[in-house]
Amino acid sequence: MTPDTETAFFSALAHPDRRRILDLLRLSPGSSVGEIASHFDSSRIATMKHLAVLEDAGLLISEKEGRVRKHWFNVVPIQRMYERWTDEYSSFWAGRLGSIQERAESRAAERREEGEKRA
Amino acid sequence: MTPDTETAFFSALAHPDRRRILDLLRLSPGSSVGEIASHFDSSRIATMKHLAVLEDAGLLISEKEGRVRKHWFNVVPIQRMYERWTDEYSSFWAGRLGSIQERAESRAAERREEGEKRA
DNA sequence: TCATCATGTAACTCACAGGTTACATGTTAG
DNA sequence: CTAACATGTAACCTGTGAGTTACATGATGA
Repeated sequence: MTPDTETAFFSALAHPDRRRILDLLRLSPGSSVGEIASHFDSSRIATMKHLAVLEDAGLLISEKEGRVRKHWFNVVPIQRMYERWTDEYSSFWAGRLGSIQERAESRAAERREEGEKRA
Repeated sequence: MTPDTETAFFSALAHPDRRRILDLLRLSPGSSVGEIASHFDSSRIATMKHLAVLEDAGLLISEKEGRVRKHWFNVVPIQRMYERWTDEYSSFWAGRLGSIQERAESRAAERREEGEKRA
């Protein structure tokens, strides 16, 4: 997971139209450029650029069939990013996901943070 | 979770220096502006702008004590974003780790090579 | 007190993201 | 065969993200 990979990932998701494209592909896998572009006010070329950004970040996969290019959402980068952030920041996550044992640890962590704040 | 909130969140994490600032705050809670800025080659003002972006996105909390402003990492936005994405995309999370990933890289790689040729 | 220190603000430059229009290329239906 | 169609590329414009230098403000230690 290089810094460039992470930057591409977050930059791609930083634009609302690009997040919406992923939503559209989740609901309608295999959509064409034209179908996706029809959901936006901006031009088809703008949509194509968004698709390129998403594909560079690995967030979607495309394949050309005849004169039509079809697109699919790819969950792998999100999964990887989830694992990276939950791993490195696990000390902040403990107890925030449901289990009783972890929640006890969480309160202790919060107290520690408060203590550090006052110090 | 408004679109603006999500955009601020991902935009904030889209810069490697800002992600590094969060790492620094995780390891050294309560760091000052100067302490954080000392880890980067760019100017202190650049760091201050990064801190402002992170604070606007809710990713850090700061408090001024005397002439020093102290900073803490805030996990809440990451937690919320995790819940939003894993919930809405959960149906894609199972059994997709094999064949898709390699294909995802190819077109993006082609575009990168084209760009390098032109450069 | 006052010189130094830490932070904050202002004003500017530069690169590039994100949009546009115009045109090119390849595919398919009639 | 060719006209309509779907996508791709080129060239350009504009706003803003991200950096800089210069200066201002408020706190603190000697």
